[in-house]
Amino acid sequence: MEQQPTTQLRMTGNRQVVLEVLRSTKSHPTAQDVFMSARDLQPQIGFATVYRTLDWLVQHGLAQEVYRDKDGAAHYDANVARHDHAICNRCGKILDVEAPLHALAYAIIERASGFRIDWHATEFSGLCAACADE
Amino acid sequence: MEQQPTTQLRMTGNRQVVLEVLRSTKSHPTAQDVFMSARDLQPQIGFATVYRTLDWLVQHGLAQEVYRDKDGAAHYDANVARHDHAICNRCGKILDVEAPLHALAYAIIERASGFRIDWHATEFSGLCAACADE
DNA sequence: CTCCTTGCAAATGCTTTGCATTTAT
DNA sequence: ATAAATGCAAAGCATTTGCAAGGAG
Repeated sequence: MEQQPTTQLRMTGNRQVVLEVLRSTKSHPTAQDVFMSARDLQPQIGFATVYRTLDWLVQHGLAQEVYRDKDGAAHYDANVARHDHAICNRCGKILDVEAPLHALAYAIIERASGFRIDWHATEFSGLCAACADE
Repeated sequence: MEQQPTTQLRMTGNRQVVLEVLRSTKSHPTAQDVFMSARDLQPQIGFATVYRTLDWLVQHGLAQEVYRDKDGAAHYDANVARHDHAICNRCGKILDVEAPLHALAYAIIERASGFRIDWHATEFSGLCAACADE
């Protein structure tokens, strides 16, 4: 008999809180950001748990790591669909955008390099609307 | 009288060595990689100097930081032209590619978001030819 | 001579890990 | 009951910084 895959998904209180924090924002928080928000709902939570939980969420397809900033801090997103980001050089804000990179591009690059592509992410940089206005 | 900008460019021995190391490879080395190669040519060089020099090269348009890996380590490239990368999920190799993202895309995204784009980089992931063959 | 660069070591910041305890199923 | 999750503190890396000494112009 096969083991039910759902048996593997232990959705504990901490995990619910972390996922809830991640789903309640579009700001692409770092692990530290998530930790601080999670602590408001779950005061005894430790930061190691947040790191482990974020890894777990990524491993189980409930979140993705979308960006690493200049400090090397990873930024997370509960939106697991493939999409791209525009990062403001002044304020650091991360906007979701969709780069119109045609699927044909995969074939072109694969033929030229032999690389088998299964994912891509485009990162735009410049100034967000608010910073460009100043 | 204006100060000549060339006066600012002190190309010291260390800087020449670091730039030479960077220009002699297409492997997109980390700062630690550059440090180890540089030490072969310049035994007394310290790693802090390599970090400072890489920053300096980037600041002066002689190199760019192209990628941050899972460990948060920055990878550098002496090729300062805009180009994209394909990173193998198995061996970690970084290939140069050119994503055919049309300039029109900038206008579309700028109109939709108000973001003023001045750069972009696309990161592909999957398997390189060697790893895909196994 | 003066400012910039360098080497060393210590400090920093993000993240991971060991271990004993608690918790979900 | 049993295997996994948690909290805490300590350890790990990549990177940065303070400072005194060395080097370029």
